[in-house]
Order: sequence, then structure tokens, then C-alpha cells
Amino acid sequence: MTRTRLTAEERHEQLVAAAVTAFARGGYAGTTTDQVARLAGVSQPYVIRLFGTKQALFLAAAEHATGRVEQRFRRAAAEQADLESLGIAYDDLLAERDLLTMLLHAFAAGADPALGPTVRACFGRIYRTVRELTGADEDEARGFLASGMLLTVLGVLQIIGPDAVAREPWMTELIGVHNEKKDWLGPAPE
Amino acid sequence: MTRTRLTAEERHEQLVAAAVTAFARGGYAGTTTDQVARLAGVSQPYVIRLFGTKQALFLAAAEHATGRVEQRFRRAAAEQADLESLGIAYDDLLAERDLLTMLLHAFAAGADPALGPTVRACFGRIYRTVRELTGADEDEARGFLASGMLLTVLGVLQIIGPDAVAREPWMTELIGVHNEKKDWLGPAPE
DNA sequence: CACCGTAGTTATCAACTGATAACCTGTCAA
DNA sequence: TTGACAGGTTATCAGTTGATAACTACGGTG
Repeated sequence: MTRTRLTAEERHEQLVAAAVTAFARGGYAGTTTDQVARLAGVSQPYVIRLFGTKQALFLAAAEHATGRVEQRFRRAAAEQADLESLGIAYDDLLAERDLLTMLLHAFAAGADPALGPTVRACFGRIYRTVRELTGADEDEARGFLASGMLLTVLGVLQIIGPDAVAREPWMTELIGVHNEKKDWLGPAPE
Repeated sequence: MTRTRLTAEERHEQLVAAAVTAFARGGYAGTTTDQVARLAGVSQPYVIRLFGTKQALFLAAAEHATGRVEQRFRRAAAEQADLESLGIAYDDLLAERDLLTMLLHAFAAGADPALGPTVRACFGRIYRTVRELTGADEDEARGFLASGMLLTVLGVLQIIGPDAVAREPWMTELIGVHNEKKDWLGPAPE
């Protein structure tokens, strides 16, 4: 039962994916490199060897999460190149709570001078992608990002999404009845 | 030079305020109770005694930050009870980056089952406050919160605000030229 | 003035965690 | 066969850090 040997590149990618999941809970400081390592089935020192520092691993995870969002948007735009299409695509992303939570943790951690530049670049990439794919003007793109941020927070807080908690009155109000059929809302209350 | 003795309640409040500042950088796991203690000029074990656990301190800080936002909104609504007035008030809050960063960290940490309920309650309080103060309907309030979340992230990432970093082209675009005179944008580029 | 409750401290610790160093091992070319 | 490189491990550690325990001191009050 020898563990499958992967190329450094393959292991790298696998670890970044594991890092997104791990950092989603716990955030930057609250996640150990050992947790990421176990999730990928390798030893903790090997993670450090591949990425140098925990910080580099976190930034790689943030960029990976950003890339996933971008990728999903491009796929949506290939079918229909407008904001509505990207909005529907984002509904899919809401189902992957790890991704959104990782992003939100990255944004919060962006206050740290060491992480700020990279995190800002991630945010900028998303903005540019939205504009380039849809041709939306500044105001439209800003509105899209604003809605996206709200949905992201609501998703992270499990107010919307597949694994949403029991819905309280104010949550139903905030979500809005006209959205009740959208699948990103999670199971509707009986 | 005997340190000023405060009542437990006074010290409590002072520590919560210090916690907001401390947790703003570092987040939940990345901030030590000792950092909070030093910020308030007391010993670390005393912080634990007053709050029981680090987690309780964090939640108290999150609720305090929420309360500050609420308070600011109420003051604005006392003069003019509509969304525009609250929006202007929020511009003021953007200058207090610690507050926003604390909130964003709290939202991100809300994915943790132990913190989720309290964080959701904080978010709910803000939503309810906005609606009650302005009489805005669901859609208007949702739009307001969405804009608020975007501004919060932009503030935390120092893309807007008094201590904003050097502005890159996409940032100027995203912020929008029509906002150039607003003081929450920080110093305009020459 | 002696007492006592409240505000605070110092001493201490067990557990954790990122990082380093040294070692192991499969595979493939010559 | 052999060597050598890439992929990976075990051993180890120094620095933290939340929390507990035991002790100290101020200030009002009978």
C-alpha cells in the first residue's frame, strides 16, 4: 500500500485545493499546515517544503479560489455574455461554501500589509473579468459586485445555500419572496 | 504610579473596545488575548477572567462593532430618516477601518458553528435597524446592504478610505469618477 | 481601624505549531 | 547494475498561547 507518488506539480495543485477547504474554516491563523497536509494525505513538513511558508500557501489558496470564480464566469459568458448569465453562474458557486468562505477570509486578511497586495489583485481580477466578459459599464459592474458580496456573506453565514440554517423571519424578508424558487436559497420552509 | 482602578463594567467596556482594534488585524485566531490585554493596559489572565474565554471576548467585540454601526445609523436617521442619510453616515464609518475589518472578520468567522449564531444575529440586527429607521422595503434595504458590503470590503482592502493605497487604474474605474469628491475615497491622485 | 469584597497581579503550564534537518525510497537512464 | 534525482517521511524543536491557581492591594464601611 505504497502511497501514490505524484509529480510536484500535481501535489502542488492538490494541496492548494485542500488549503481552500481547510482555510475556509479557521481562516489564516486558525488553520494549521498540518490540517492541510492531512487533507491531502501528506506530511506537514512536505507542505512547508513545497510552499516555503504557510503564508505562501494561503495566498496560493486565495488565488486558486479567485481563479475558480473567474473560470466559472468565463464558462457562463461563453453561453451568454451578460451580467444576468454571470449572476446565474454565481448561484452555482454559492453551493460551494468553502470557496466563498475562503474568499471572505482572504478579503478580511487583506488588511494585513503582507497579504494586502495579493488579495487586492484577486479582487481586481474578478472586477476586470466581469467587465471584460459582459461589457458592463462601471456602475453595472459595481452593482454586480455589491450583490455578489452580499450573497457571499449570506452564503458564508449559511443564511442562503444548500446547507442553510433554519430560516428566521428577518432572513426570509431579506432574501425576498420573489427569489423563493431559486435553488441557491436552499430548501424552502414548509 | 498606581494604575487606575476601574469598575469591572468600565474595564469590560474598555477591553471590548481594545478587542475590536486588536481582532481587526489578525482576526480571531491570529490575535492573542495578551495583545488585547496590553492594548488596555491590563494583564492577560485578567482578560480571561472577565470574559471566560477568548471566544466570548471575540463575540463581545463583534457585537460591539455591530452596535457602533447601529448607533451611527440611529444618529443619522434622527436628522433624516432615509437610506441616503444612512449612506452618508456609512461614509463616516469607512474612516474607522478597525470597525469594518472587525466586522468582516466576524462574518468570515461566522462559518464556524460556535460563532455562527451570534454573527448571524449581528447581521440581522443591522438589517432590521436599516429597515426600521428608514422604512425602506425589502429590495431597497437589500440594495443598501449590498452596497455596504462592497464598500466594507473596499475599505478593508484599503482601496477606499483615508489610508488607501496607491490607486491602480481598475480601482479608479470601480470607484467611479462621480464619487471623486467624496471624502471616504481618500486623497485623490494628483 | 479592622475587615472584606472587588480589582488586579505574578507564576506556571500543557498543548500546539511552523519550520528545519536528516534520512528514506521508487524509478529510470546509461 | 548502479547511481542519482525527485518525491516523501520521521525526528525534533523553539516559540507561543489560552487558561488555571494562588497571591496582592485598594477603598469604603461599620
